[in-house]
Amino acid sequence: MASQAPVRRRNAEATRAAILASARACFTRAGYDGAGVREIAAGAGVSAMLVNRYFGSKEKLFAEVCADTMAAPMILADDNLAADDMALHMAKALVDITGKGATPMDGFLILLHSASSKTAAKIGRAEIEKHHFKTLAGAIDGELVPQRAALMLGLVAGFQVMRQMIGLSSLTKAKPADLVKLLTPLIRQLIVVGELPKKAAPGKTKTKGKKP
Amino acid sequence: MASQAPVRRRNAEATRAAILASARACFTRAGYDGAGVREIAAGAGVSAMLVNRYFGSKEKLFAEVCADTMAAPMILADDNLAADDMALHMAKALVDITGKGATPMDGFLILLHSASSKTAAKIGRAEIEKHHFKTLAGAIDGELVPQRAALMLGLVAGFQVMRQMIGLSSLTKAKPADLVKLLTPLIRQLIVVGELPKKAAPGKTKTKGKKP
DNA sequence: TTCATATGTATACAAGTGTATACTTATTTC
DNA sequence: GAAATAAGTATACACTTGTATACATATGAA
Repeated sequence: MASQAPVRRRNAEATRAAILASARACFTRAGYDGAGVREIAAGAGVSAMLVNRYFGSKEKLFAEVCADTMAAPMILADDNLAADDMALHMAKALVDITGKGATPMDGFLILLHSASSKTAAKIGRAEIEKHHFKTLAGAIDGELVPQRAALMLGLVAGFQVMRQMIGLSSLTKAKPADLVKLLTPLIRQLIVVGELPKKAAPGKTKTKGKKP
Repeated sequence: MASQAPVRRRNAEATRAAILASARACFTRAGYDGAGVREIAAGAGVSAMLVNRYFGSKEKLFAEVCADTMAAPMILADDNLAADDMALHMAKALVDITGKGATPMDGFLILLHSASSKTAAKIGRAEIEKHHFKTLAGAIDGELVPQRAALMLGLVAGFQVMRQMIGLSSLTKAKPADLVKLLTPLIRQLIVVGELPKKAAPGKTKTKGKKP
């Protein structure tokens, strides 16, 4: 049955996809500079030159991986939801995704790992401003929307950097619930912005208070 | 006068400092992997091998640069200050330092640019947990102090990533005052933590509200 | 002066990088 | 079946990387 489509050992579409997948994994782990073309090729079970035959160059390959990853459904985009629920939802998703067992396949990590390379940063910026940014900015309203959206991206990025890249133990070993508890009001703050605490009642919010 | 200390063309201390300075600049700009030993040496006006003679290896050089930079007076450490003032102070400093004309000499940037390298990340984590982290954690109190300190570092890191590395236009072109306005309550939130908004009055904090 | 030591350089090497050129082999079309 | 083309590989090149070895020169003490 179905002898018409045997095994087909040479399949352009499949190998292209395999290269893309391998590239994504490699870039996520090591960044643009850190991942070698040969390594990517090996991961896809092909020769190194095939990568360039399919994608032209390493740079173009990275651009495509970037575009693909960024286009994926963003964790954060969840419009028409109460601000508190939205914040909680986002915090949970973020903590979950950056967790230990979780697939480190988040597109953001690629960007962060590659941000030190000039070419990669340029590509990343273009993609981020095209995809994530718009969906995120569309989910909030009020004043300074672009800045708030950018800050939210920064918040996510910084959390990922410290938890997944640097690996600060306070974040890797923390109880997820605690992280969610701390992250939620931060995200909420960026969503609602509304009434910025003008000054807060004085004498009520001091720190240690060991002024000499 | 002072003919006792002529020009002294061979000065170990001076060249050591020059190498360190050049290394710091190079690492800040290109990260651990991106900066080459020859480039660092050229920046200090010496031969490449001298770098290794002074510091043993590139890795050890990076460790020393890291330690030096992290030990510098942290922007954030400013104890016994009202929480609001402290938050405002930190926000201003952060926006200022990551601004355009500002010297991009912040130690944090080195870490961020190098975080994709495994060895560099390890060194960076050690340093960050030794210096910054303690001063920062010492400035706040309450529950979950380590986690809150780490989140604060993440907030700073994320902001730097988006503004200086990726270069999101919403952040590079924004009015500094606006950024300060948005950052301050975020930082404050991590300082005081106090009364986490349990749920906030429902129906009052909705976003667009275009539920079908 | 003379020699030991501190300071610095030149050369070279083995490994790794991205990619261009030339070649092989499978699949399809006539 | 034979020719054309799609799919994939092998080799090589020019370059960069970190660093080991061997050499050169300045400084300071005897």
